Amino acid sequence: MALAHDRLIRKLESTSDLTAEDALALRGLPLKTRRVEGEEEVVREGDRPSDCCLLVEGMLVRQKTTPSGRRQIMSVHVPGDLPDLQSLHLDTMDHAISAVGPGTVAFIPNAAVKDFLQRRPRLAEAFARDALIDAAIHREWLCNIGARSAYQRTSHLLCEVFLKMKAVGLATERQCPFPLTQRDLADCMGLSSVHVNRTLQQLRMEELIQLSDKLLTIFDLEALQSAGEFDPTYLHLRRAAA
Amino acid sequence: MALAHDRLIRKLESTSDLTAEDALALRGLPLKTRRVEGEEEVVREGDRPSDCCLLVEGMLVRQKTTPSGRRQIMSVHVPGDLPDLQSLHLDTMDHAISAVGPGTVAFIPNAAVKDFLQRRPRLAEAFARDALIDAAIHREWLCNIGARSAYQRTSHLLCEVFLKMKAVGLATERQCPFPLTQRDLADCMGLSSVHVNRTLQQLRMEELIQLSDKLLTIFDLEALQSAGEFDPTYLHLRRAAA
DNA sequence: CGCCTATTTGATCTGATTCAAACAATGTGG
DNA sequence: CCACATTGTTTGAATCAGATCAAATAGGCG
Repeated sequence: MALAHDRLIRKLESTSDLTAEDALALRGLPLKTRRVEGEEEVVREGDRPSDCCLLVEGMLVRQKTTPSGRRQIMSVHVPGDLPDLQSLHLDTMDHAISAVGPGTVAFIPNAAVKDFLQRRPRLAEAFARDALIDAAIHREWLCNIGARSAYQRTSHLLCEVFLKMKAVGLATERQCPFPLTQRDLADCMGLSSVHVNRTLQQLRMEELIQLSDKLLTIFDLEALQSAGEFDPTYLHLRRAAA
Repeated sequence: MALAHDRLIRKLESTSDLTAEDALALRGLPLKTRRVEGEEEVVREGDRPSDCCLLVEGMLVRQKTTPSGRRQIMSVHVPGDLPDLQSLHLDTMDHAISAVGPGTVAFIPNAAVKDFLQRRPRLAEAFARDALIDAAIHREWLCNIGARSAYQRTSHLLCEVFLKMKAVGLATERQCPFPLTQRDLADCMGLSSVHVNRTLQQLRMEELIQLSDKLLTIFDLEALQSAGEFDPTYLHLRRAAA
């Protein structure tokens, strides 16, 4: 599966400095791809996965459902991401990974990854960076949910997803695929979907964005960033993305 | 500084399986301790730290301040924690680390840690686990802020801090030091301090807790846990703590 | 067409914020 | 030892951002 390896390499290049040799080595990773649909749970809370999952096409989210039945989405993933790198070191999943719309995921046996990283310290470094960036994104989300208004949160989230897509080459200058529903957005931001709807209307009215048919268009990225207090530092992208 | 090494060992033992030899090796880590006071910023946002910081006594929080001036606390740290392990792999700090009340921190040169971990794969594993647990805690906080009521959030946070303190041997059966002010708690949970005050009053009235003079007493941990939908799995503690 | 899911709109309600002031505890300097 | 600044907690009242409930509309699709 050339595509899966391409995505992974492109992703790692967006956050780390890979040599041609590194890239070549990555292509040696054994993996099995699988089609996913709709809201499918790719990894379940409580699982003890033996494989590590790589997103190839579509989007994934990591989420938990509280005992009282509320869903919280903790991160949104784009192709090339390894959303459960943690399973390399922590045995039990403390959250689920679900598809958002149709897509493709690839699975790499944990043992293969561990073995691989042991022999390639440069790539081990890249993977470690990736795990830490993951935590940095979580922290920014904490800020977003805990310290910003609905309007700011929404703008911020849209900027993040757009820039992540752009960093892996899946966005044009102004648009990117956007399979998340308003309900999904609400669960990302700790808001109700009704309120998300109204907030999006405002952003549309102000001609900052357009969001329809699973396609996001950002008319004025700079304005959207300042509306959401968005500063891309926390993404730790190698080249300035904004 | 025997104490600093003791704390670190105790902390790592709470989440990983160390051998006597590992512990001995850890005592070889070179470090400089320093007294900290009040709200002192130990590491600043934007810094490029050359040392990695270990909390010895007191508490630390990681926090950001948004452009509009709101503070968000992203984690609370207890003695033995390494709150900026990320600086080993990411050069720029995307958040600050501040003291909460008086305490002691120790600094270990990044280079020394890196070198050390290279020669001790078992401990490298323990450190990696620690970094991933950090992210797991961030995710639980996202749930807490995004999907729970003020009453639940507060109960949950109190449970977490208490169990973390207990895991490193700094709590008795029912009590632990608790230097956070109501304002700090508010900034942890995305609430106003006025509302935190009222919520604490409720928890006191229900005789679940007592909180005064920087000392937290939990009268009924089980009840507090269920009030906060608290499930300690995400802390990934080696032995059941609850 | 009828079914299902997503978006939109309106009306109402409430948890939490904000503002303001009082109160308590602690420390500081004269 | 007292006046007084300082910081944290507590209380009350007014207000608001966002939730909830309910229903309408719109789009895919078998």
